[in-house]
Amino acid sequence: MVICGKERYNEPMTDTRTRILDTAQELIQTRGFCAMSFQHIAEIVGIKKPSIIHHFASKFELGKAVIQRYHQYFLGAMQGIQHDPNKSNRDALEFYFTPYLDFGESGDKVCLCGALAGEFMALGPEMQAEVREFFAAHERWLEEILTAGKAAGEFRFGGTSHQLARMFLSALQGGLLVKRATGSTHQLLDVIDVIRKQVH
Amino acid sequence: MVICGKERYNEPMTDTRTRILDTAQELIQTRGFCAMSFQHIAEIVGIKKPSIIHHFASKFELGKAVIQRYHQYFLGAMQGIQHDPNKSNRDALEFYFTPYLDFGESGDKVCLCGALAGEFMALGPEMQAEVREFFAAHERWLEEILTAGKAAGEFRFGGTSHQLARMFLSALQGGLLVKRATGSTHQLLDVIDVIRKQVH
DNA sequence: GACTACCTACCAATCGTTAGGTAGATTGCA
DNA sequence: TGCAATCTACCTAACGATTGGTAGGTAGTC
Repeated sequence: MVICGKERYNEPMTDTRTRILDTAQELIQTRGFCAMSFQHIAEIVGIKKPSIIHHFASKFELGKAVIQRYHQYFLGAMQGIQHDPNKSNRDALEFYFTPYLDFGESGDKVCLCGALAGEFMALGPEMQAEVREFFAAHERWLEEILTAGKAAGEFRFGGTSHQLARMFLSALQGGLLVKRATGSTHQLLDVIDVIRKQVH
Repeated sequence: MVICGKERYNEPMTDTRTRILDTAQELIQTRGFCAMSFQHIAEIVGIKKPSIIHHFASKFELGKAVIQRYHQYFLGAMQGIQHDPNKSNRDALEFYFTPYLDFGESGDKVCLCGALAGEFMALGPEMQAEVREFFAAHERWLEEILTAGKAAGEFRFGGTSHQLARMFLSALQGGLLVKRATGSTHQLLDVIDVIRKQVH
């Protein structure tokens, strides 16, 4: 299952709106929101710059739409495995690592909202609210998995699920950022390794 | 001891070059490098925009100088406490938390290099090298503290110092970013709490 | 005839940067 | 010591490029 957009990127039949969203997301994840321009998107998608406005009223609106879609894909997939009776909480935690690993392997991407958090004050109130909501929902999901896993005897850890969820989320977000900056592939793998040990 | 610049910000006698560096650093930490403009810096410092070029040949040069100063302040302070015979490795680790806590308390700052990591691909090769070097030196310091602390019986933990150093660095960088995005003060405090528990 | 999905041709604003000038302090030398 | 030359730290004015965004037109589809 593909989690975070861009799956049909090279198919010319994909509708323009989706290709704009895909390209914008990729540019934000690699270069950041402020460094992403309509001109750059238009060149990649193969349309003219003002045509983007036909699909998204403003750059902030486009940014909002990118986050909303990302939120829906990401959390949708996580909730899917959470409520799958054939999957354990440990399965869910392992599945949770995969998008981070995908970003890390795909070269130079970080989590969309991790990139946006770095330029948070320049985003405008609506995009800020979307980023905030993503992290909150994200953290809630992780906490539920940890709580359920502990109750089921799958996980063993001290402290609260809430604290540990915050730690894991922070560590993975930071791990991706540091990994890209240092170019060290193991940065993220080491973080995940420590997380695994921390719940058993 | 002040670690990260800006200490004499409101004194009019501070030389212009330092005030430009202070303002640029603050703007990068709050809004990001791409969203920071010469115009904005000039207005805050109280000079005209082209005068900045007299002190820094380009925006990338200014960015490089900001990172270099930050690196020197940060790592200098950390190495100071590392080699202080009156301070334990646990003291050093606690001291290491203070700049993160300061950023978190000062409202909406994140670590300079954490912000820059989010827009890494838009920074140009020289700034990228500075960010990379900062994280590498940073991680090395943490690893040394953990190794020395374990050898001295101050810390107890499984796995390698290297892995744990990577985890702590990532978690604190990510913690600051998520904290700003969610507005939750406890985000960073919880991360630090888990780190404390993890070495004892 | 209305709607969708584009286009061309602009717009004002802002970007980093350059050119060239000036006031004042510092320096080199007779 | 006196004076010219140089240097420092700014300034005003403007540069070309790029930014997000607007206006208005067109070809094709429902």
